[in-house]
Amino acid sequence: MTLTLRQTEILSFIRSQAEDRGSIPSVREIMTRFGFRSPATVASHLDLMEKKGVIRRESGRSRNIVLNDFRPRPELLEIPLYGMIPAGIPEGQEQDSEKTLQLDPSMVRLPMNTKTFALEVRGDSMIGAGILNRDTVILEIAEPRHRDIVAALIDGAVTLKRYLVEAGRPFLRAENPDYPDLIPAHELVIQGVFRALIRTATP
Amino acid sequence: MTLTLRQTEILSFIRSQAEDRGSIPSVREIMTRFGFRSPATVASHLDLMEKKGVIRRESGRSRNIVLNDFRPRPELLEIPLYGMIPAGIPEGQEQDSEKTLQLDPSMVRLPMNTKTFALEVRGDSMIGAGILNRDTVILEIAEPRHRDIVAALIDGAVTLKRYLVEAGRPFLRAENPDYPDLIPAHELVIQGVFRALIRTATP
DNA sequence: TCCTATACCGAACATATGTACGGCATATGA
DNA sequence: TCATATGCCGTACATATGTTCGGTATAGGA
Repeated sequence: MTLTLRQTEILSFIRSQAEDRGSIPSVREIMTRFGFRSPATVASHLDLMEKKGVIRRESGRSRNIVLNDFRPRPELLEIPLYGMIPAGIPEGQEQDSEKTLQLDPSMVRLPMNTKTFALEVRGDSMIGAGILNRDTVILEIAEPRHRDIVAALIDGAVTLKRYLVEAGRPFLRAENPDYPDLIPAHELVIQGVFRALIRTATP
Repeated sequence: MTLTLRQTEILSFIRSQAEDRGSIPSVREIMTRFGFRSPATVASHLDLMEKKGVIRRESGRSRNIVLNDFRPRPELLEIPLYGMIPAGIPEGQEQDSEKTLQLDPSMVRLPMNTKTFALEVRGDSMIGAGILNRDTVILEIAEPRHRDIVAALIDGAVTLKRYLVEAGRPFLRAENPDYPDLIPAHELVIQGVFRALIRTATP
């Protein structure tokens, strides 16, 4: 039950129209696309494709071809990607940041409704936690808990640190012995809590 | 030029049909969906929505509504995700692996046509390169170059190591001082070359 | 009060569309 | 040689569909 060449061509035409225009072509549109001079030619192909189970047709409608393997557009998380912003992360503004990451929420195990943003890491203060220079980290705007990795605003710059609580007092610690190990935190501004990381090999 | 409540409802109905069924509803389908008893009701709404610029209509076709802000479905890389397979990675088989990662190729900076697969990392032999236990690595089936990180088949198990060439001889090295530092490589089977990494915080 | 916009109805019409029928040509396997 | 499948054409027809032309009703602003 494999498709012939023509049937494959027609199927991919239908699929492309559906996917990047959101509309199913009519029989005659398929006809002119392939240079046929009769709608019956298309109809016979569609008959066979329906027999082979790749499409279905709902009678009584126009443009009634249904792709059996049509996968609904995946819900993509759109995560704004900021560089390294000393001024802090804009909270709820509609400011369209330069880039956005689009990724499958199931991959980073984040629910759709969480408020997230992404930063590109500068520096090596967290190499002990496996976070390297130029990594992209995805942060959720949330309340940090003990031992979470957080993006914190310190002296007007955002840095990644581990958030620790001892004796009821929160403080930050780098994960790199070369760095000033502790950072006192009077005015501790937590921008976000580390949730995921993406690294690409630089060729 | 903001939409009224009804217009917003109609727009989102059209959008949902287009996105997760791949077909634009007809005027009369919109009519019955909202309980109207005349197609003219829908037509007048569509007229206003067209004036406000959210839709367009291509005359001379059925189901001719075009969403002006329709974004074509992003091309997603589908990367098969294997666990830790001692037997090695099946090459070109159509074996549908249990899970697949779906992600934006621009994010991992991979072209669409590259042969890739993903592995979940076990062990800590590469913590020196910032690759931790339970990370997901994306590997390309390609020829390794000096200092690439590769997935190699050693003694029937797949491990990540750095690929080094000295004096024309390739060998592998872990990035963890606790591990046997060098691994001789007579029969060196390289499964893939490290291209990207995804980590999710485990709560 | 008048004017305008929104929201709906009913009927009618031209055309876009799916489908059926009959026919022709070519390739392939029995 | 016959049967079968694929690929295509022309015509015709019922109906699905977009659109237009009158209407009615309600709410808000000038």
